[in-house]
Amino acid sequence: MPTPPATSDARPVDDVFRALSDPTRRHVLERLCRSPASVSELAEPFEMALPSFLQHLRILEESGLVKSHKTGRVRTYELSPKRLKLAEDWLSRQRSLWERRLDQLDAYLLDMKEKDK
Amino acid sequence: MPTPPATSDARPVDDVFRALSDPTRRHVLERLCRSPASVSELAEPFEMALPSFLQHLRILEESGLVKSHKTGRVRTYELSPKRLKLAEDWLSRQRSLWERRLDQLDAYLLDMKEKDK
DNA sequence: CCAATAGTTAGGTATTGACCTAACTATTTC
DNA sequence: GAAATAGTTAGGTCAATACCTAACTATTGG
Repeated sequence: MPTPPATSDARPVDDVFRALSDPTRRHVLERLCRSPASVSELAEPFEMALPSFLQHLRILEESGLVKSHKTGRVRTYELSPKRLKLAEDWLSRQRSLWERRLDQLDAYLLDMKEKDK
Repeated sequence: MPTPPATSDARPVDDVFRALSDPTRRHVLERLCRSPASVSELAEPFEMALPSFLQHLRILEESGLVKSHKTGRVRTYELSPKRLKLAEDWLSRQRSLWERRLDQLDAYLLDMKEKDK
């Protein structure tokens, strides 16, 4: 019986990558690098209707990439660092494995060439 | 007129993050770090029906993260490095910005505390 | 040459994603 | 306290995803 590859806890990683897969959401994150901001400040550059935009904010918050708190009638969003690290770690781990793999390939191809002589 | 934030060429980045947002696809990538592999080798650990699995391979290939070639009746997949770099670059750029931002925040909070005395 | 193997295509279903409009609630501000 | 402001909720559309089964097309090994 083939073990369905022990998906450890893929859910958070899934969520982060999904959150990052949309340009609107990436723009929001880029904006939040400058400073925290309210919903309407964040929404202002986009042509989208507010409720649609809110959905994006919700996805970002559920992914753990940002957090928000409301004071009075204003809700303020800011970056939350822990989760980005998850994605970054996965990626950089992969990258180094990939590079090793590709180096092996290079070596192999070189070896082949060598033997052709 | 609010400029809809110059989405430069977000499409490839979108595609890479979307490709990465599924655990099955990430597992395939992890597997391909070891060596290139055929469709059925890749599919073997998953309980999924083949056609469903093929769909994942298609998405991976469209994202540019892998490439494939067919010899005889066997199609072999292998990693393709350029595109992963896209995602990694975006992430690490963000991370350093986030960290700078969070440092500023720290400084600000410290400053506040200072003034409280 | 025919049976097994490797992958592909066609087509169907159920869920989720990305958007919208309309109508609402909670907080200021005058 | 009435009007403006900031955000929220409800509900609807359309396309894309993630799965499935069934039937098909190479290729290859005996």
